[in-house]
Amino acid sequence: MLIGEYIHTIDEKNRVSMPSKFRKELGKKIIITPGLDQCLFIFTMKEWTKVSKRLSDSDSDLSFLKADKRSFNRFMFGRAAEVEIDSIGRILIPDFLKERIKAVGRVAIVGIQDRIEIWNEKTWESYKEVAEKQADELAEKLGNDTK
Amino acid sequence: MLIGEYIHTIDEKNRVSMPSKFRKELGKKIIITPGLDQCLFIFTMKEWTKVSKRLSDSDSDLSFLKADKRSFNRFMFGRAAEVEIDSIGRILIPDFLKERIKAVGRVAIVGIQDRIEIWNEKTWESYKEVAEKQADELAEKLGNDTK
DNA sequence: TACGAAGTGGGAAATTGTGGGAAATAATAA
DNA sequence: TTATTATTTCCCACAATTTCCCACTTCGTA
Repeated sequence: MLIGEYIHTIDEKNRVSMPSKFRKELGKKIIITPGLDQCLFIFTMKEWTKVSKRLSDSDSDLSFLKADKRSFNRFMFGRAAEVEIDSIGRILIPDFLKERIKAVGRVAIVGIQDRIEIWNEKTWESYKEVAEKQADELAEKLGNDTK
Repeated sequence: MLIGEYIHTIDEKNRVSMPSKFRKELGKKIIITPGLDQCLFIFTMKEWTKVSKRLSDSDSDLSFLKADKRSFNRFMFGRAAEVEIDSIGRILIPDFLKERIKAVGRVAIVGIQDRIEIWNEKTWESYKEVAEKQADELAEKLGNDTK
């Protein structure tokens, strides 16, 4: 399971090294997509298959005939990237995704069960501050939601 | 799988290079057709076979009136072109398709699972802005679905 | 202290995207 | 028809980026 928070560097070549604790579970290739709240999601290939299958509702070969499917798929697939993990555990963040979260210098890499999130460090810090305050209510709410 | 977004140039000879990540999957020939929503669709030959079979299938569950179906098929088939990929990965956009999406200068090349879309860069940007508004709900759904 | 693992940086080589010229083909005019 | 011009195809060249590899540094541990 992917858990924990790490602060790493994104260098001038857009490389970020994955925390060593994550590497085994990640495998050789991962999928990176825009996520919620100014971050990026990283999925293992296995997880991605699950998620995309569930969400894209593999209707038929002609899903492009439906307007809502088109816009959904454009968002889902058009803005994702398949990325290899290099020999020493680093990934390359595509430009269009890097810009999206304004990643410069340091980024937060956060394991959340089956996925990883990448944040601009500052954004992550302020997000945490807010979340911290709401943690109790949030936990309460989540507790209720699971039943 | 064809995923991700790339911004390339369409030159004075109407040439556009396919992102190298797509080349293997595309093979040597592709089909390019007018697409829906101000873009062009590119299919692999394999995918095109599937699509065209489904479109021409008289028993298909498409809820088209006959007249609608005829005109849609004219649109899809009548204006499709088989295009070769040259030795360094470029394709030639036929004039009538180029004009259709008003491609000048820079174009967006977007991988969407089994097809590629080509957009005028500006049009793509504004399309994305709109989609962005729905992004949070979408990501929310994504997050929840990953358990 | 020595060692190995992890994170970071950078140089060299290979690849990719782009532009442009020459050859081949098509179109037009004389 | 031939001569001339335009268009398309093919090939090469360049620059920028990406990829690959090696090395340094830091940190924890034996």
